[in-house]
Amino acid sequence: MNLFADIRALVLTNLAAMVEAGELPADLATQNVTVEPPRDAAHGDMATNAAMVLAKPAKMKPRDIAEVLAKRLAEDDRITSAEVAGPGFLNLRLAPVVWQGVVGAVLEAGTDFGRSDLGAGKKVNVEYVSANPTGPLHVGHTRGAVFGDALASLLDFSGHDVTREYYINDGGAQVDVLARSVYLRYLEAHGQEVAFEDGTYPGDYLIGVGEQLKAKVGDALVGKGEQFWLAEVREFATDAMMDLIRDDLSALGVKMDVFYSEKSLYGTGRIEAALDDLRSKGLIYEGVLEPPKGKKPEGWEPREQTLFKSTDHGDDVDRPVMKSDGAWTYFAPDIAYHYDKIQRGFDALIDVLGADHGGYVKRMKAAVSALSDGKVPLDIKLTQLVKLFKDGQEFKMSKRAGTFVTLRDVVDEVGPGVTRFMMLTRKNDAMFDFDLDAALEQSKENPVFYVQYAHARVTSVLRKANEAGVAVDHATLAGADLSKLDHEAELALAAKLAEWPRLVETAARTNEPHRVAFYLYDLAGVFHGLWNRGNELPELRFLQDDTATSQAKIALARASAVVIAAGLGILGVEPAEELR
RNA sequence: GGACCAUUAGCUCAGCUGGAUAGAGCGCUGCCCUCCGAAGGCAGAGGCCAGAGGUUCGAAUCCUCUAUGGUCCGCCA
Repeated sequence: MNLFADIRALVLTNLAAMVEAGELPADLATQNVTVEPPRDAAHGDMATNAAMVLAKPAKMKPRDIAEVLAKRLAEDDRITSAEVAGPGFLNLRLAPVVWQGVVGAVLEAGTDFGRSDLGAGKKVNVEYVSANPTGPLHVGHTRGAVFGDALASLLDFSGHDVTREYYINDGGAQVDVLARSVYLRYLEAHGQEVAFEDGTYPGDYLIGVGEQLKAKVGDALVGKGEQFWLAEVREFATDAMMDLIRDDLSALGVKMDVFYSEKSLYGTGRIEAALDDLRSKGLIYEGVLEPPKGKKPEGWEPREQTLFKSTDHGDDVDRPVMKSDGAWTYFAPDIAYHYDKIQRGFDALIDVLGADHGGYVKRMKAAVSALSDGKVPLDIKLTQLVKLFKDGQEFKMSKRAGTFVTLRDVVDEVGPGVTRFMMLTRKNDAMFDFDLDAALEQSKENPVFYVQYAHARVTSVLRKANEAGVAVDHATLAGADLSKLDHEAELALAAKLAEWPRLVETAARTNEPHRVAFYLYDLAGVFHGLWNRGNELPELRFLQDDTATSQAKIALARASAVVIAAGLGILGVEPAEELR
């Protein structure tokens, strides 16, 4: 149920009736007609721009159209008043029974309230995290993980068939570096003195891996040349790193459907197949790139390479897929990987990447556009940097990794729920200063607490009602006489709940899960507002002398908790039953 | 030199893809807690939506240019 969609349908029906009655010309385009909550509540419950949108094509004055439409709409039981305002807005006030009905609908649907079929079962692949398997996840990955996971849940909630996927970059030079680093730790485990030079990973997290390797192979690899051990150690080390990463993800509550290995693209003809596809479209050629202007890279010299003609699909320059020495660039397996996603039948692809991959967006979109003949849209969401603050200072050091703050550091500080919620209190493409102390504070300043507190208050009301002998089981509340909810403050809370389905659709359409977090904060604010007014107006308290009245009010509270739980569910946060 | 992102109240940020008098939290000012639902509440001040053009009934939102900040730009992934 989506109240705004219902009322919009009502508006469209009446517009059609006006055409029928000769009050409007036929064949008017109505797709721009909207029904939305007005910014200023004084304007009413809902507003439609229908008259203004149609005025020009109908060659009529907006206010004239609005007058007629108002008269017709007012005949519907759900509408108590329809007033023309401003340049031609039509402000609608809805009957209390409509808002009361929202409460009933929430209780009936439970946390499925707001689920929509917007996605129509479309298969969407959301790729996120995809950190190199060379160490533990750090803060930047954490933001990507939270964002991607919440986005996936949001799309699922809005009717998409979602696959959560992690691309393991286990095919490039960085895993050789990893293997060499682990080998050094392995020698160390055998009591040798080793030096970590530039180009190796010195982090402590590899010590254990070196010891495990020793436990597995003994001294079989000691003193051998790289050609004897590189492949074996590489596999051992990347497996160990992926275990580490999986543990990190699960500490955050992220669960992937698919882990896709880059390595599996090599030697299997899949890269070649993807490039053949592009070649057959005339998009692969041998050529020489111009040097970047302004700044001349040192030692730049013109070189012939195999290039993808990405400029045909909106990129600024063509991109190399093969280096001059005949090896693939990193771009080639990425093309093959996305080719594979397309062949797996996804209707839409989403990549969640760190902002440092910004330069990569156009070429990847170009590749997907070319490979799918423009049929599969690829949306790339970039997550900006996160700066952590603790005790008023930037929080930089990690006990584990030595050089960067890990996901574990953050989760250990504030817990997975707070981490997830806080990471979504900012748009993905805005930088984020994350204050760890503020995230644990119990005040209105802290959005996580504020939302959780609202949920906990409802739990507390239910408990108190039980103690007072008022039945508040699900069936009783669902059958409560909601017409007793007649105060403006109560109806306002119900109206806020009515926005939830609409918000889900907007957030899903824009791939912006942060909107859910902001909505929850808003909703909690309205709930707390009602609660607080109970201080001065005893009739607004949830527990009343009259059982039926209590049950109606508690139904409203319960409905609020249900929507909060649904929203937190999308964000991957457990709702709190009580706060201590 | 170019690409992408950002720029909204003193500070940190939203702004529902073009709607009415631009919102929230913090901070600031004033009022309110013997007790009954104050881990607070109510009210107020505070804005050239970075700047300049354009598009139209209507722009913080779309287009162009400029400024500032960030990220990136073959032989790393």
